[in-house]
Amino acid sequence: MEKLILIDGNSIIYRAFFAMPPLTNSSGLHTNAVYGFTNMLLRLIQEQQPTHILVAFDAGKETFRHEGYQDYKGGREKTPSELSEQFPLMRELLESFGIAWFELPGYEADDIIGTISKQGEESGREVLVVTGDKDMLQVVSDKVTVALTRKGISEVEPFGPNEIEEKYGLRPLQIIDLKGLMGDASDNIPGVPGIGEKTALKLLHQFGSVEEVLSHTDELKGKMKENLVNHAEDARMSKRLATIFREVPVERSWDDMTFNGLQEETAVPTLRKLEFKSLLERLSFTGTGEAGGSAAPAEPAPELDVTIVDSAAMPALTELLPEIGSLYVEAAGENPHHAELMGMVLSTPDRHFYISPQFLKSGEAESVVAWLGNEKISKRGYDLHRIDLALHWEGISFAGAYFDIQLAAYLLDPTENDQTLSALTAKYGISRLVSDDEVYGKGAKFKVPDDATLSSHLARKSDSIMKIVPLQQAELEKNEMKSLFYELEMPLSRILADMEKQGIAVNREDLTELGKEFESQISRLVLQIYEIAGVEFNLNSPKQLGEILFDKLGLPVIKKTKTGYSTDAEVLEKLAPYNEIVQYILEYRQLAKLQSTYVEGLLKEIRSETGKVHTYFRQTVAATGRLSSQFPNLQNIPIRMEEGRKIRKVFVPSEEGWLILGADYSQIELRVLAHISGDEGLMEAFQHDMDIHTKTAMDVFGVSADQVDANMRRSAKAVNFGIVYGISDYGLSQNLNITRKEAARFIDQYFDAFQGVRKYMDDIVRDAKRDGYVKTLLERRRYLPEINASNFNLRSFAERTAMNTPIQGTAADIIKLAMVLMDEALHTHGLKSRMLLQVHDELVFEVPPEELEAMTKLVPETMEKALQLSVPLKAEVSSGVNWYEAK
DNA sequence: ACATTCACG
DNA sequence: ACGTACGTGAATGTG
Repeated sequence: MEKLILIDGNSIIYRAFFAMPPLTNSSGLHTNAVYGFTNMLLRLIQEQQPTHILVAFDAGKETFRHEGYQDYKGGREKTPSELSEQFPLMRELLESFGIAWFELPGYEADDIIGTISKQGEESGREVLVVTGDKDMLQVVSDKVTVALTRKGISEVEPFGPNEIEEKYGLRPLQIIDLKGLMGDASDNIPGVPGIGEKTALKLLHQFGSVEEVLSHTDELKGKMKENLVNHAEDARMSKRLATIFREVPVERSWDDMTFNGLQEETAVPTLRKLEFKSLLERLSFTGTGEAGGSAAPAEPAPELDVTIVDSAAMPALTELLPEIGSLYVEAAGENPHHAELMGMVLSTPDRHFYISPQFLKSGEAESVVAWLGNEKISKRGYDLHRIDLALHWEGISFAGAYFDIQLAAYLLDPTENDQTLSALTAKYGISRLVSDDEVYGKGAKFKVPDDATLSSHLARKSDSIMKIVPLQQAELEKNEMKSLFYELEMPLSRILADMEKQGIAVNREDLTELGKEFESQISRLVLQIYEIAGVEFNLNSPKQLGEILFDKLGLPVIKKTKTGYSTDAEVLEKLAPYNEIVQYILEYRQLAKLQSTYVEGLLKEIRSETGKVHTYFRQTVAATGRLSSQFPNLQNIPIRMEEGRKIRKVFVPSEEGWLILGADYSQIELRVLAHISGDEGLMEAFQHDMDIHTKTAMDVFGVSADQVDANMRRSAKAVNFGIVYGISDYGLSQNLNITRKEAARFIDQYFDAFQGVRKYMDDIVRDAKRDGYVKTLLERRRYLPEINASNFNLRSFAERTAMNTPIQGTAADIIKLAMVLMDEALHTHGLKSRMLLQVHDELVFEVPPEELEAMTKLVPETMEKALQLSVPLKAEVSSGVNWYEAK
């Protein structure tokens, strides 16, 4: 028996919105109405087992009803933006569920439903209409049932002809007459004054219809009679307005509405994106494609064929090595340079081979070791960069990285912070993994499970990788990111691993010596501070420091934090004139930072075997496409202040007589901006290699080059920074310590001078609002779900991000390209020089003296030709015996 | 686990 | 009126 469910989308989503508490996902997107709707939808599907479903929506503001009555639905509150932003989500979710939806300009959802329910009825099918609107009761018949929401939307009450008779004593069509008499405030249908539900029902029981009532007014008396006579036309019009139009030209065939059960592959990622975790759990897809609403646990995924490799199994594995489709290597620990190898699985589509670390290193697995190190063999895996490093320190080389699903996931959505394999299996609707915590235990309880448990867990992971690869390939293709992935990011991951393995030498003695100097200055400052304060306290505690400064010494409070007084450098600078203690605290802070982070922190990271620090460049964290650096972070070594800059002296070449060479892009972000905005003035400035801040000052202040003083240049520089960051008057005013008005004037003048930039900023924000994401020149994407938020802060933040990301991200693209080219150039020229570090717009090398001349030419040349822009790229190079001298 | 502060581009 | 400049990681204190 076929059964159709027709849902009034607008009615339900409105009710859901007001019935549910506010609910947002982690990125601030409102989801409460969609959640309520989905909840109800799943319940309906489960209880009703429909064969067909259609959700109807209102389209546009004007309907045919307005032609006769302009005030129809007048006086309604505007739909809150927290709700309107959920309509696109709702449609996306329906599509991912495999549920049809329909809207038609000029008609309301009511009319669409009226039409389709009539068609269903005429062809002898059973129809259930779900809505919150009582008007709909007029379509009830033997075949058509209307379910009205009750108490919000958590329950529905079905109405057939009998239920309507019971509740109102009316036939379904008389519901229209009821509305004609009593009206409907929410739709601005007037009805007849003084007649409410009770009176209307009494009249209809007596006369049967609006027309009959009106022609028997002589049998009535008093105020009611007067109103009916005076408002007869209102009654007739109200009846017309309340009549559902059942002849809408719906171009939807019965088959279009077929519902074949939830489409797991598409539904799961959408639910995931909306962060409907409870619904995902409730569904716990069993692979049957049905919404099994019960809390039944997911069926265990089918057992995999796992072989625990020993000497006896080696021949079989060696035989199958050419058919390996994926590998997974488990290495415990945050720092991949110190990760403990736990096990490895190599998989073909139907067999999985678990290799223990002991066996891998035993010498019996030499074919596997050779396979791992063979760069001609393509490997598909998860976080291959990390695997490369972990294996490296076990003396095993890894090459041939072809497809890293973590890296692909990063390109597909760089802001997703859950990049675990579990999250990816969930996103792609692949059978769920047992959680690592369950297998290994958490924190202190961490232990290695038995071989059987471990091997099947890792096999499941490797198997998931094999299934995810083709799905991501399709997505990369769709997003035009294949070249970004295969030609830039994948090659770069190998280059980064090489740089990290190489490491950079640190002179431990000099660093220790520097630490002693800092130490003596620190202890001197601490004594002075305690003396002035009159007590000893923990200087490192902002809370205690705040009590001393503001409570004890009574200094003025400049700024507060969530938890109390702010004592950051900006505040302290302002307090300095009040009390000399403040200056000492500033100096203490500076030195303490250098000591703890850069002296002690760096010393801890020196590997005793190599005398080097081996950072780990993370390629999948920064939302803009930049790299980040960890263990230690070598991208934030001090340079701005001389005391800190000295730290750079301890970074030295690893071989006698070699040199450190650094090359950095000059104004890369503003050059990128000149290119993507096409601003004439900016482009010309770079074509003539002008001092960009001076040029900006000239244009903003309308003066000639020799009239630009230091202060004007400083302001112009701040404006340029602001432009790159996605300017706001407030931000600029903070930076320049001027009023918001003055800052706004600067910005205005800037945009008048650089109108191409103004247009870029307007366009990029508009595009972001339309597309939901922004792109870099190399098609790197960043989604901005908050770009249409009604919350000013969230929206503004997203708008600034829309302006900044293409700039910062394209600059990141460019230096990554340069790294790939540089790596290639070093090989083809047979140079011994080594690339060691990347610091966003700078590359650091160590070079043997005989290559210094060649490298001084090659490096900037390579960086400058990395990408052809409409303005030249410029890289500046310098070298010295340590990083400090390479300035 | 979270907040504050500060180092870099 | 709204109240933040964009992107990171490390050290430290506190709940």
